[in-house]
Formats: sequence, structure tokens, C-alpha cells
Amino acid sequence: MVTIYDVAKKANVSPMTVSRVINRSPSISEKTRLKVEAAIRELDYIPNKQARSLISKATRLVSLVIPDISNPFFTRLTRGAEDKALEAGYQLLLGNSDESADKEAQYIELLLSSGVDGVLLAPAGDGSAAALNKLTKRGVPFVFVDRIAEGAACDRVIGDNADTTGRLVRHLVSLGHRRIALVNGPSSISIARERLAAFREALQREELGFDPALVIETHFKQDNLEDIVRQLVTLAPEARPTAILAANNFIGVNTIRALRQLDLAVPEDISVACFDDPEPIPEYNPFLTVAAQPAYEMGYKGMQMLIERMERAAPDAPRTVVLASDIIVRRSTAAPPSSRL
Amino acid sequence: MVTIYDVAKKANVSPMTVSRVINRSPSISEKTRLKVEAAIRELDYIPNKQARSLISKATRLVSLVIPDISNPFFTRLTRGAEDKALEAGYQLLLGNSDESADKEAQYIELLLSSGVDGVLLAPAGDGSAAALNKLTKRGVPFVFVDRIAEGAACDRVIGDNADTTGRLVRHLVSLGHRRIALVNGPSSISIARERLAAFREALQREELGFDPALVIETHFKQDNLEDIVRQLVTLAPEARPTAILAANNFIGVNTIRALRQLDLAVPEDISVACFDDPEPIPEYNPFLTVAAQPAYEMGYKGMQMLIERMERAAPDAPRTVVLASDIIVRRSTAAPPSSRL
DNA sequence: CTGTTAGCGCTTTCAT
DNA sequence: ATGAAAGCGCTAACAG
Repeated sequence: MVTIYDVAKKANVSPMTVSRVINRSPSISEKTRLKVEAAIRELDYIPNKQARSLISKATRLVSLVIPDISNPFFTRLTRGAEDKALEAGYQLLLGNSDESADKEAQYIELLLSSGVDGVLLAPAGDGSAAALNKLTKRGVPFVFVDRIAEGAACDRVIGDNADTTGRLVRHLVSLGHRRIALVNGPSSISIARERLAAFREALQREELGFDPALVIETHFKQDNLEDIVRQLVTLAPEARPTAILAANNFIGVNTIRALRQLDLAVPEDISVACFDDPEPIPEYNPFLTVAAQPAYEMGYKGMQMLIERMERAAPDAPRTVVLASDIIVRRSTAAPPSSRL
Repeated sequence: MVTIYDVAKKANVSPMTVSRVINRSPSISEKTRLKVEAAIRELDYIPNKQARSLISKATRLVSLVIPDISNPFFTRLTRGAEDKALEAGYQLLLGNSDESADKEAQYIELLLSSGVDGVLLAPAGDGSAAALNKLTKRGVPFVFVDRIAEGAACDRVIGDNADTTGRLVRHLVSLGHRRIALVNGPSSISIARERLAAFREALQREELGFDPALVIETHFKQDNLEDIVRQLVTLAPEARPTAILAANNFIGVNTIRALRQLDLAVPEDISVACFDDPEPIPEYNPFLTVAAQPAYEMGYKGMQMLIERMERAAPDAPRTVVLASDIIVRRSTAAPPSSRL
């Protein structure tokens, strides 16, 4: 391995001078600098980050911890985070928590020993707070994206769940739907709580009653929704929902699969809309009506805020950035069957 | 920061003893071990990886360099790679090359100074070889996934392009197609070359002539394919293709978009099939007929081979693993218009 | 502008 | 089974 000593010897200077050249110290004569740079090139010298980090306590490593990179929403978010990280000279360590607070905690433990400079996180739930305390204790800043964990005061970039939910409900009501079901994520996750609260408010605003039987809680990654959906569609005709709002793209897609298994046509028999676009590639055969959250921007902005924290360029008080969604109306929503009689 | 010295003092032993406990050295008395472990827990001590790496020359960091995480094929591949890495105690550094050899080279430069133990790579093209030489020179092993760069003898996990192309062509021919176009990726990328060669062989096997006008080279990330597609569909009726084979999911999807813009219906007017499924989530409204490559397995197996290299548990000779695809017939392919008259 | 000294946190080596 | 000394590659702090 080539070290500064090798370079120093070749350039006939002290190791410290080499260090100064690497770090672009201004107090180096042009002549010496050129001499050292030549030696560096000749020897193909690359500074050892481990040694530097040992002194500086900074690694230029950041981590992004998300539930699952396979979900197109998080894929886009990841791409945004990576782009910003690279721009600022940080490298991105990727971790999937699979919506498990345990796996997330394990991962954070790993990060602690890797010495990451910061963590961008879509927490698996409020149970994340314990692991996050360890980060705080070690002075590793973190920022929430998409979701937050209760009990941690830190920067966050989140979607406007109230507004978005309201607009989705508005869309369905404007089509003529009066009984709308919500298939939600676990209430341990902030976005599920916010979406439920906004759902109730939206129903009230539309002067529709709230029927607890039309709200079902499942997991954001649950793929078999047949039982849940059957429960909804086998309600008495006057209680049965004519539209289903799914709290994320996974639930949306799997709701449609379940409806198909139950021989119900979307949107003829029942309408479906969801949060987050399941389509990864600009549309060619899109089906689901969705509230498309700006996932790329969430990742990008979240990383930007994290970098500001790491570089102590942010005010002490936690900041909140709220991003709006686009409602994209596609084929999965239409007027309810009754209004078409 | 808590160091082994702090732990040593608290446990009334020497730092070396603490080091032995951390590293599970067998030559430690049960009693001492317990004492040290208690001190570690009390002080919330976490070993500093930078210091360890400085001595061991290993970082337990691996990198995955792919063209674009946004492509569902690479998303799945990434998930496979991450799962295997975590299993083996490695952390994954993610890099997007955007199909640019320059960006890839820059990224590899970064990796070199980060001291990654190995790199899993879907090279942007044959131009990658130069950057890869630097890895070789520094003794950093790398493994190819999905694609290879000419001029580097290393392990690889690739798809069976010959067989897959043959089966896709077979499918189209069996529907009655006689004139099939290939919209391919750049010939600087191995999979594009292999798919073209296999395409020619398949046509020959099916006793169809090869028409160079029906092969068009574009980029795997090009999103506006209108000109290219127009060029194909405005050929004289007897020369016009009745089916288009797209060399990846992006090209497939954008071919369909372009056809739509040209007011051509798929599959009524023209059939389309492609490599790699553009669907990220188990089917709910799939349209494109595809050759689904086992992306997750590619990532997983590739990472496994890389780990074997890093840990010197592999034979010297480069290994090649070839994985087969599934042909999934969906709605975008049907009999050609002529046969339906 | 350049060099010397010391030490970051840990482990290797050699003693005991 | 345990410890003392030296040093991994680099830079902060000081000296000149």
C-alpha cells in the first residue's frame, strides 16, 4: 500500500507537506505542490479514509434506512437521496427494515459501529424511538422522511397527508360514492394515523357518516388481502362500500388482486384509489387512481436537510417540510354501480 | 467517545484484554470476560471500525454499482444483493451510473478511497475496463452481474440471453409473426450484443430472413422512442414488422408509449414483448409479455460469489453462473393483423 | 512555507 | 491467561 511516507520520500518533502497538498492547504508553495502532485500521480497514491476518519471523526458515509427498496415509492425516494448525497460528496449505505422495528434497530446498531455521519430514515414505527436514542446519544444526526417516530425531535420531510386524503375522498365523493372504506396501515406508523384522522375529517366535511366497519387495519407489506376485502364486500348492501381507499400502493394493488379473486370488477363493481404510485416507469398501462407523492423530492430534500445538520449549517430547532401530492385519476375509479342504474 | 481504555480502566484490566473479549479470543478466563462485558455494557461501548480497519485493511463494506435503481429489474437485483450482504455481515454502498462509463469511473474512484472490500457491478459498457483495472491493481475483487465488460476476467452472474431471446422469438413466431423487429440497447453493452446475436440465430432457426432494417440500436434509458418506432411502422407493408422485441423493460414500455402516440394499438396492430418485467409488484394489471429474468437471484448469487472472493474462499479461475428466465405471456402479444383477416 | 512530535483507537507481537 | 510496547496511516499543534 502506498502511504504519504512513500509520496514524501519520492517528492523529497515531509509527510506533513504531502498531507497539506492532499487537503489543499493554501500555505504550500506552487513549486512544492507540483512536485508532490507528480509523486502522487506516479505512485498512484490514494489517501486512506480509515486513517483520516480516525482523526477527524467523520466518515462521509450516510445511511438511508427504509422499509423496502422494492416498493417503487421508496425506490424513487432512494434515488433522490443518493443523488443529493453524491452531489455533496457523501456515500450512501442502504438498509431495508422490512417494516420491522427489530431489523431496523439491528441495522442502526451496525451503523453506529460503522461510524456513519448521519441517517435518513423512514421509521418502521414508533418502536424506532429506542434505537434512535442511541444515535442521539452518540451525536449522529438523523432526519425522518415520509414518516416520523413519536418521541424524536428532529428534522422531517413528510407528505401532506391531511390534504392528500381530503382530495382523494373528494374525488370519490364527486363521482357519487357515499360509502368509502379505508384499508389502512398499522396505527403504529405515523402516516397510517394521519391518514385515518384525515379520512374522518374528510367524511365529515363531505357530510358523510363515519362507519368504523369500513376502516380496516393491515400491514403495508401484507400481500394477501382476500379476507379483509371479503369482509368489506360481504356487508349488507346498504352498508357495503362502493369505493376503497388504500393507504399505500402495495395495499392498493393487493386490494385489486383480492377483488379480482372475489370476482368483482374494478371500477364497475367497486372503485379503488391509493396513496403512492405503484408504477415505476412513466405511464404506459396505468390503472390505479393514485395520490402520487413526490418521492424523489422527499429523498432529495431529506438528504439535503441531513447534510445541513451534519455540517452544522442548520438552526437548532427541528424543521418540518411538507410536500403536496398529485392526484392522478386513472381507470380504477368511476361512478358507483347504483348511480349507473 | 468511549474507547477500550475506558472499558479497561472500569474493568481493571489492560486494553489488550478488552480487545480480546471483543474479538472472542478463547484465551480469556470466564471471570475476566464477564467483568469486561459488564463494563462494556455499562459504558455503552462500541468498537471503532475505523481504527480496526486501519490495522486489518478490511472494512466490511461492499458496493453495488448499477445503471439505475429506478429500474425495477435493478431494484430487485439490489434487494437480493443487500439481503446476502447483510447475512454475511457486510454493508452495502449504493451507486447509480446512469449507464455512463464516466460516472461509473468516478464512483469507482470514490470506492477506492473508501476502502470497500469488494464491488458488485453491472458495468455501463466495455469502457468500464479501465476503471476496473484500478480495482484489480489495488486488490479489490469485483463481480459482474447481468452484464460484463470485455477485458476483465472475473466472476459473473448473467442471464441466459441466447436461450431467452430464442424463446421470445419462438413465442412470437408461434403466434404467426414473420417479421419481427429488435429495438436493442447500445452494442457497447454485452447484453445488447448477445441479444442481437441470439436474435439472428433464432430467426435462422425459425427459417425467417434477417432484415437489418428491423434492428435498431438505442439506449436502455432512452424514453422518447417515437422516431425509432415511426421508422419501423412506416416501412412498406411487406417489410413492416408485426412484432417488436425490446431489449429491456424501459425500451418495451416506451415502445408501447410511442406506438400509442402513433395511434397504433397493441397487440391489435402490432405485438410487443421485452426483456425484464417492468412490474415491480406482483401482478394486478400486467400488460407486457416479458422474459422475466431472476433479478433477485442475480443480486443474491452475485453478492455470494463476491463474498467468497473477498474471503478467499473461491478457486482462482473466474466462475460463470448463468440463470434462466421465465417467459410470461400477457396481453401485449397476439397474432399479427394479417392472420386475423 | 515546511518539518517534528505526538496520538487518534485499535491490534500485533512478544513477554510474563 | 494477561500485559507492555509499537505502530497501522494520517493530521493537529506547535516550532522554526
